[in-house]
Parts: sequence; C-alpha cells; structure tokens
Amino acid sequence: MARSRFISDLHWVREGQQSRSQRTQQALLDAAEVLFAEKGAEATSVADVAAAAGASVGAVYHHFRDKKALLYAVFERMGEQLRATTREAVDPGRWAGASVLDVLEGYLEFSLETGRNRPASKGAGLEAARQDPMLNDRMRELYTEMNDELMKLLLARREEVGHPDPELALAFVFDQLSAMLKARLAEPQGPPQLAARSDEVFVREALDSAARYLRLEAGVPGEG
Amino acid sequence: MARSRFISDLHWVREGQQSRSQRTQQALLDAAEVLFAEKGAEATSVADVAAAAGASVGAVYHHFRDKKALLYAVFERMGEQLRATTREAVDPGRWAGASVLDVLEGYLEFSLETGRNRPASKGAGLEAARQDPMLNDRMRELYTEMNDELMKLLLARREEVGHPDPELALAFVFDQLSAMLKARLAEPQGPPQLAARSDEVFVREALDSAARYLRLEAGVPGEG
DNA sequence: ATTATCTATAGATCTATAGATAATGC
DNA sequence: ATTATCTATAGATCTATAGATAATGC
Repeated sequence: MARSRFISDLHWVREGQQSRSQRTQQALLDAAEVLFAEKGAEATSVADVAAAAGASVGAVYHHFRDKKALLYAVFERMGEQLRATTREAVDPGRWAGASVLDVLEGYLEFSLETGRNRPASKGAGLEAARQDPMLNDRMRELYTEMNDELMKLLLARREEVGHPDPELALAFVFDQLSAMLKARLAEPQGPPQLAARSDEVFVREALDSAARYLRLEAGVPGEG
Repeated sequence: MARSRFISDLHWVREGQQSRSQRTQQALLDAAEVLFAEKGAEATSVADVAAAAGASVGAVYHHFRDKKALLYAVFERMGEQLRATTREAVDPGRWAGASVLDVLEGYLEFSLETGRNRPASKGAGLEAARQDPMLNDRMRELYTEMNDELMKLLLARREEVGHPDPELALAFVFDQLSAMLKARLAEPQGPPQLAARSDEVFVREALDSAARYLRLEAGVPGEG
C-alpha cells in the first residue's frame, strides 16, 4: 500500500496537467486515425478532427504544429505499434524447434489477429504514407525490416524445403501469403472469392498450398 | 478515293466542332486520370486538371457539371476499358481445349500486360472508388463480373483437379493469383520480396504452386 | 504563474459561375 | 448562329494564428 501510494504520489506531482494534456492528445490522434482511414487525410479538415475528439481547433494546434505534423504523429504511432508487436512475434527464442510450417502458421494467425484488432490504425498509416513521400519511404523501411526478420526465421529452416531453389521458394511463399493477407484484411476493397470462407479454412488451405509448393519433408499435416 | 473522300466529308460535316470538343474532353480525362492516380482526387484542384490538359477551368465545367462528374467520368472510362478487355479475354471460344493451367497462365499474362500498360487508369479508378461509395459499389460489380466469368472457365475444368474440394481449391487459387498480381502491379506500395524477380519467374512459380496445390493430373509442365 | 483550451478571424485556397472572346457551321 | 473556350470573380471552405478564458501547480 505504502509503495503504491508513493507511486501514485509521484504520478500526481505532475500528472494532473500532464494527464489532461495527454488525454486530449490521444483523443486527437484517435479521432484523426479513424477519420483519415475513413475519408482520407485531404478530405478531413482539422475542424473535423477537433470535433470528433471533443476538442477545439486551437487544441489541435497546441499539440501539433500543423496538419502535416498530425499526419506524421498518426503514422509514428502506427509504426511504433507495428514495430513492437513485430519484435515480439519474430523473437527467435519463441520459435526454437518450430518447423517452416509452424512459422508460416504463426505469421498468418498473428497477422489476422493484429489486422482485425485495430483496422483504422493500419488504414490511417497507409493513407499517411500515400500523402507524403517521406512517410512512404518510412513505411517501406518498416515492412522491409519486418519482412527481413521473418525471412531470417524461414531461411534458417531451408533444409526442410525440397523445392530446387529454397530461397526463391521461401520468398515466393512469403509474398503469396502477405498478398493474400493484405487482400483479406483490406476493408472496403474488392471482393476476393474467399471472403465468405472462415479464417480457419483460409489458413488451412494456405498452409496446404505452401507445404506442397515448398515440398516440405514433413508433408501436409492431417493428410497421409 | 471517292469513297474515302465521301467518308471524310461525312466526318467533316460535324467533326470540326465535335473533334475539337472531344479532343479537349479526352485531354481533360487523361490529365485527371494521371493527377488523381498520383496525388489523389482531393489533392487535385480543378485548376490543376485544366492546366495539365492545356485548357482552362471554364473548359472543365463546360464538359463536366462539377468535379464529382469528372471523377465519375474517369471511373466510367476505366470501367469500359476493363470490361472490353475482359470480355475479350474470357471469351469461351478462345479457350476451347485449354487446360486449367492454360487458363491460369492466360490470366496471369493478360493481367500483367494490361496492368503495366496504363497504370494511371487503374490507379485513378481505385482512387475514384475510394472517394465515392457509389463508385465503390460499381467497382465491386465490375470485379465480381470479371471474376465470375473467369471462375466459370475454371469450374468447367474441375475434372482435372485432384484436390478433395475442387470448387474451394479453384477459388483459393484464383484469390491467390489475384492478390499477388495486385501486390505486384501496385506502383508506389510496399516491397514484395519478389519485386526484383522477372515476370517469367513469377509466372512460372505461381503456376507451379497452383498445379501442386490443385493436384492437377497433367502434373507440372517441364518437370517429370 | 503556468499550461491547456477555446473563440473568433485573417489569409489562402478551391469550386463553380457569369460574361466576354474565339472558333466552327451554315 | 452556334458551340467551345477563356478570364475574372463571388462564395464557400479550410488552415493557422492571436488573444481571451479556464484549469492546474505552487
């Protein structure tokens, strides 16, 4: 109790002011995220963001130099989030003893989960990248970093692969899966044939396809 | 000569005025297409479009009621184009005697070619669909129509498929290929692993993957 | 006292129109 | 004469700021 009171006190020394400030800042970011993802950044006025956050235009400019700074902040927040979850997901220790198929399954389920979790975050990040060349480059870096880590996990297991060119084949499968995930998670976009099928079926067939193409020695799980 | 003069005369009866008008209209659509695809429709002003087309703002409003009408026209033009090339590509007569793999190969090569042909057209169409819910629905219809035709071709050949659920498997492969095509053709987007590889390698591996997953009787071309 | 927020507004676009000018068509 | 185009501009946003008001912190 004494300890928790102490921590609380420490917090409260500066928290009243700070927490109010941070609360509005987060509210502004949340609102901007949703609106940018929904209508696009250009179509969203600063007044829209302020209203959606229950704040005023002045508050926006107190927290962010200009509209572009708000766009950058939305992007950065998404980037941090993506980076954090990715770091956790590709931790090599986590995958000790796992097969290629295990890693691919983990990638699929992880992506489906995080993708469905906060759809606006990713949408707003993509929108921000579309608006600004610099952010577009940063987005590329983020994905490259993430992809490299995952490819490392896969390449460390290339002995399992019977395809004549294991590196090409693993890159191809990775491309295949990320393209399908992107299509499946893109909210307002085109209608993939499989949209109606459950995630379980999708994951099962995707892994079956990968296993056969890669010619994995272990064969297809659940089948001779 | 007489005949060609006659036709020319017929043309010229109304063509002077009309052709001038149509030329500017096309120039406006071309300019809008490129700018919408590049910067987005919101970020493109009517004055931008006029300037890029070498015309004036007034000319834009002579041809299109408002900016939204211009957006619709850009979309419609893309739709017509897509529909025309698709009709030609999925003509059943064209595919008499072709195998599942032949059809898939045709789809890949056709998509790669048309996709690279006029990148702005598709980009502007997608952008237009993003701006307006009605266009988003029309886009869905267009793709559904196209997909249905192609799925018909594939389903007519389901006897070749060894996968326990041929309909699911064909839908899955189709999804797989269209997702990969989309990623491969999306200009300023993320970096797929395979971007560096040639189209030939991409097509070859994609077909190999499809053949193995579908368990096609004919086996993989060029391999045992 | 200091920091956060709000209200009101100047200045910069951007859309759309009205009226003038130029190019065809008889 | 009729249709296409241009120039100039009114009216509607939208961004960003300045100055006033409200909420914490000592």
